[in-house]
Amino acid sequence: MTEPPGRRERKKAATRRKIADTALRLFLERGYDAVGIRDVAAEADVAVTTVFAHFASKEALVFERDQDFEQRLTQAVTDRGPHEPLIGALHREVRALVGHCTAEGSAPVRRMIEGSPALREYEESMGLRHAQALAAALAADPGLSRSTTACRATARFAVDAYALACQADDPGATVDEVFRMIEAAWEATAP
Amino acid sequence: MTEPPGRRERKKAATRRKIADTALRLFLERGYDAVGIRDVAAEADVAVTTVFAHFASKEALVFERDQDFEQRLTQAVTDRGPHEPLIGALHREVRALVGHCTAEGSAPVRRMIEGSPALREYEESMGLRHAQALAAALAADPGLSRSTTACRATARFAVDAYALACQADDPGATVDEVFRMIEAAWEATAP
DNA sequence: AAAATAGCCCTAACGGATAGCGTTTCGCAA
DNA sequence: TTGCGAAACGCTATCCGTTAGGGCTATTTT
Repeated sequence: MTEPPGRRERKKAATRRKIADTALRLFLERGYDAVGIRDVAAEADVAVTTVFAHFASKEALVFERDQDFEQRLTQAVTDRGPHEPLIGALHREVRALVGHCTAEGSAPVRRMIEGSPALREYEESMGLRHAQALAAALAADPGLSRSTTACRATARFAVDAYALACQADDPGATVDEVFRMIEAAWEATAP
Repeated sequence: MTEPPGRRERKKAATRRKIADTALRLFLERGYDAVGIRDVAAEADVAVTTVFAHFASKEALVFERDQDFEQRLTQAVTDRGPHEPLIGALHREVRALVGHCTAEGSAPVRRMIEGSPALREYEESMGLRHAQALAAALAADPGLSRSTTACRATARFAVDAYALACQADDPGATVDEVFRMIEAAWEATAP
């Protein structure tokens, strides 16, 4: 599916990755707030405008890898087995996503995120967008037939579970406990 | 409790109100993004630094009135009747808060907020802070005895209910429906 | 009245983000 | 092969939110 993409696209991808890698390295070395976009651009040997041509904001440099978060959430719903219960599929996927975020090498990055209000806010607003996409996926599932409100609420609850788990002492147990609550909430909306 | 506040404090309060009123008027007239802090300062006849002496950020100018949101949420928990169920008290308070936010004159303000990503993000981050305060209040209630995770999750769910209702077509019905879900989720955490 | 303080102003700047415009590099087809 | 359009990038200048530094004056306190 990813055949020779042509020199141009390869160079573009290389520039993008060079910027992201340089940024993350500098952020971890000196601290997020202590590194300016101009520093990143200089160290990556590109112009400031080029940085913003690849990334919408300074915060986006940190979350470059989490592109597919939203897709994985919605696919967990749409691609689940014909008779697999919704909440179970969501639970499983969120647990996997939390696992990613609390993996070995992610500790310094997470500490950096928790240490910067700007990054925490950005992450939450990402969560909001993901909740909206998930709500749309729930509303579109013909087998569920719940109200729009129930879908939206459940989507936000699921994203809450992820956010809470990422900051908890025992992420796995937190996901499980919150999803027990979500399960009950979902059942309460049965037609 | 509010004895003669002295000329100084009266002048300060007047300046603050003048800035907030001017800002809101300009925002509604020309659009939030089209009005700069420098415009607000000039129109209110104060220095830019004075604006930031009274308000922490441009967004805070819009949410000046919602100071007590957090206090009302936590008080709904701490000041409820001796045998009043928790969720019922929360439900009632959130419904009242949503009523405020969807009142007569609030429509243009809400449209402005929904139309600006910066304002939406700020409002959500306010909600986060409120959820943390509410979670603390829940954890501190000796009559509840639920896990920290259950308290945190319930607090976020309640704030979700508020956020969802503010954007919904029928805010009142939305609050009621989401709180039916929250009630079930809360019951599922009974020890 | 003198001293301390709070509120405010002015100037200057910092850092994120963008617009305008020119240059190079590449893809594609005539 | 050549030529052209588009994409990627650079440079410059600028806007915007926000803050620091320093000073002035009205109010409050002693």
